[in-house]
Amino acid sequence: MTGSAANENASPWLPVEDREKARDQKIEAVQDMALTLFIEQGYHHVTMNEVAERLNVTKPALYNYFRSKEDILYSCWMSGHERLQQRVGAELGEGSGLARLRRLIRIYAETMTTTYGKSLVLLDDRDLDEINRRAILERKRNLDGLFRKLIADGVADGSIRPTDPRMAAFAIAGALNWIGHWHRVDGPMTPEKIAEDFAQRLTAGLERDDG
Amino acid sequence: MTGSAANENASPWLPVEDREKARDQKIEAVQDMALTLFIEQGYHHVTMNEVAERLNVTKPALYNYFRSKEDILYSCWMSGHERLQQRVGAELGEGSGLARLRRLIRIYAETMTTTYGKSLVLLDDRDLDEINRRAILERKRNLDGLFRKLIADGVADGSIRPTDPRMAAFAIAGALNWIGHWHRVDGPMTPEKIAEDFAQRLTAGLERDDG
DNA sequence: ACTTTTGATTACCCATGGGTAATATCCATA
DNA sequence: TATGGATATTACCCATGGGTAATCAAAAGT
Repeated sequence: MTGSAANENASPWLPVEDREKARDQKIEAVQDMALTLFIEQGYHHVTMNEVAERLNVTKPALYNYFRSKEDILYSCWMSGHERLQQRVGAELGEGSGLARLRRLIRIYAETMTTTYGKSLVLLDDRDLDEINRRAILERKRNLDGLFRKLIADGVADGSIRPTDPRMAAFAIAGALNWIGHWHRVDGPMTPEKIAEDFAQRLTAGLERDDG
Repeated sequence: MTGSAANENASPWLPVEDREKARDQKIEAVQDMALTLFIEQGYHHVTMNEVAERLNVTKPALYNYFRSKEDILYSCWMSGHERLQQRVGAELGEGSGLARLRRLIRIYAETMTTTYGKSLVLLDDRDLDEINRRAILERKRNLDGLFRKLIADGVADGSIRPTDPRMAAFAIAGALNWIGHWHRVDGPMTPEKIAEDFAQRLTAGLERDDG
């Protein structure tokens, strides 16, 4: 362990990178702890003092890593979005509109069972200033656009029966986002089970009757 | 700035001469105005001063009608729930599980397009003290239970294909609750259109293939 | 008319909590 | 062992905003 740089040329001059790495780890620790508390109690009920305490430091120490509480909130949301985008980019793949939509639903549902996934739904962009808020709203729009596009593609390629992509996207995204509200880690179903169930359930009414 | 100064919340205090309104109307006016602002800006960004100002009164006047800000929040949620329950009790009617489920979806969807309906989703019960919070959580559980029961009834009477009532209820309630997030009064669809669309859409995958 | 009640106003209190200043500590480098 | 950069601590500031006390004005009862 800690063998990050257990290198052959035992040079005692490794610390510069290690320090940066340590700093990044601390940034992440602050973010993780803050997010966990935000999800549990709601942003406005979490104090910077509490975040610090839970990390065994004092409040001003946090300001070495984030400029403000709001800055943490923004980072949390963005990290959640990045993780989702990462998987979408890697796993959406090719195929019919319906096939890709099902894959998106699986990815989205699984993500919603993680703390960072929940941040996409449970954090309120109205707690951010205009600049950051706009950045998030744009990403939300893009996400909505992806749902609509896959549905429209499916209608076009015949894998999905004719339907209003806007309403279909609202219905699907709503069901998925709601996972962030009801999911508990000690619940009866694994994230994969939930994802599989929803991928079928949310597209069951969209398939063409004729095969 | 959150736009539309056009607010249908009329203030009983506007004309200083005819301050002859009933107490109940004033209570309702306070509640309506507070709720409108809560929905627009989020509970924590609304000050008692702002609520009062918008009603052409000063802050302490509000405390003639509500004991606290939290008390207003609680009343808002409860009023929303009462209106929903009212319609459910009156309009759910008889019939197969599927038929009753569709009626519930229509009622719920329409309600979600009103300010009081939105309060059920957009207000956070964690902003309440334990007593009030528990009262709300119980009502939320009952509502969830109603969805599950209608689905289970439908499976039992054969109008709905075998499915997990818990997951089906989560998916449907999620899609419905999400309306509160995306619906805008100046949107392209009337509440009735939305309700009809969702009643079909959210049950399209639940019908029996045969039949 | 006179007193009581209701409801509004002005002026204020004060707990909370985000954020900062000054300072101390640690540690690799020279 | 001295220097300097990074990071932590103690002690503090202060804007915000929910809520109250004292007071006043207009209905309403008698």
